[in-house]
Amino acid sequence: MALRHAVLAALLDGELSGYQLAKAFDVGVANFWYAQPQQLYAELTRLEKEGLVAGREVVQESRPNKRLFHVTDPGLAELETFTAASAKPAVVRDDLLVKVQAAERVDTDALVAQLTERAQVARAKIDLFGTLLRRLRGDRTEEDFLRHGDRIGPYLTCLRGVAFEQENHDWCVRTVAILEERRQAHARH
Amino acid sequence: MALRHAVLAALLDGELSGYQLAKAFDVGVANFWYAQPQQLYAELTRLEKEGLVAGREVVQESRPNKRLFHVTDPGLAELETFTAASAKPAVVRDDLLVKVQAAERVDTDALVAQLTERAQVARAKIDLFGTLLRRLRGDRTEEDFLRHGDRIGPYLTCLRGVAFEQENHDWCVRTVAILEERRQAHARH
DNA sequence: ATTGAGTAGTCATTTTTATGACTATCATGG
DNA sequence: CCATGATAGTCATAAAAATGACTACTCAAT
Repeated sequence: MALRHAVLAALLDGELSGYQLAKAFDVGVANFWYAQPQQLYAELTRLEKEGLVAGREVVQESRPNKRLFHVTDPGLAELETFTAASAKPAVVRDDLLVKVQAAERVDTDALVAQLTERAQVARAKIDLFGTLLRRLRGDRTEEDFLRHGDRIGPYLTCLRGVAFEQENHDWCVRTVAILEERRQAHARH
Repeated sequence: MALRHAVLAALLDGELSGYQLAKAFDVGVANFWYAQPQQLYAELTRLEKEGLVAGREVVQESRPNKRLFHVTDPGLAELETFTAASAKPAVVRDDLLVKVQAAERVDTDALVAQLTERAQVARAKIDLFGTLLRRLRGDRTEEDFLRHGDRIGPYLTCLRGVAFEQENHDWCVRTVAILEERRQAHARH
């Protein structure tokens, strides 16, 4: 039951509708939590029922009405309790790594293709997070922002996102190089 | 349904009992997949029923008998199919990052404590993986092993584990430093 | 005039994962 | 002699997450 805390944390930076929240989970939040829109809508409903978030209807011209949610005081208290509890180690689950574990017992072409694709995705994410970081810190330097800015949480998680994707990218590229080299060495026999 | 593939990939390096598999999922495999022993036993049962793995009873003196499992040809084919299918992006889910996202709206002490603990865990894992890597490559250099070794899959995933934990560690340490500095700056007012 | 994309959201069901509670045996330390 | 921890598992159930199939409205392009 930690999706709820991810939602609460995401809502700290301003009111969001379920739809906007889903967008957020597609970009920045995806750094540390992944969820489908349906899950988010369901979770928002539960959170509202428990009084941890509150929503207000916003009537819109020219597009469907929406409900904007914000975290309530009990919601903040819940986040506080959650933070105080010890974090269970992060679960890592990556199909691609499973495939690499089986490297050379399975088709190398498919593996190389997927590693290449993953490297590209990582690169795209690095760019995306870079843009996000610039937007978050405005015209300040990173150092200045981290010292005196007021909402550094999202910036910090985004920094980790960049580092993670950079590492991911480099590893994919290196792994492809190794597999290709071995393939060529093998072909010479 | 990818736990099954993680199990198959883990069994490529030799016969394992459910118990040994659980141990493997606690160390090396934990790099890219996490599962409870109970899940593994259940999955092995299913895999055996479908003929993707086969087990043989090993009668032991002085301790309970065990069943050693190995991947069958249909199992290898299944892994092949799995590898050919495009990998869905890895799901990331980390409680600690959720907490950092909420940084400064929640108790900083608790956050710093958990980041510090996480950094220590990361350091321990780096050491563990280092040992594992040395064991895998034997007396060869890394370069030599990656070029000519025969089972490089586990080595490659382990390399990523090291890089990941290193990045994790560094980020935790930096984040702690930033939070501490801000706290001191705040205290001076 | 219709199709496709974007906004905004709901419902029901299945699949996967996680948890708690168990059964055994053997070896070791105190 | 008893407790603890390692080995080697099983069963049932609860919780979480993923999936598929929907409803509506608007705008822009074909």
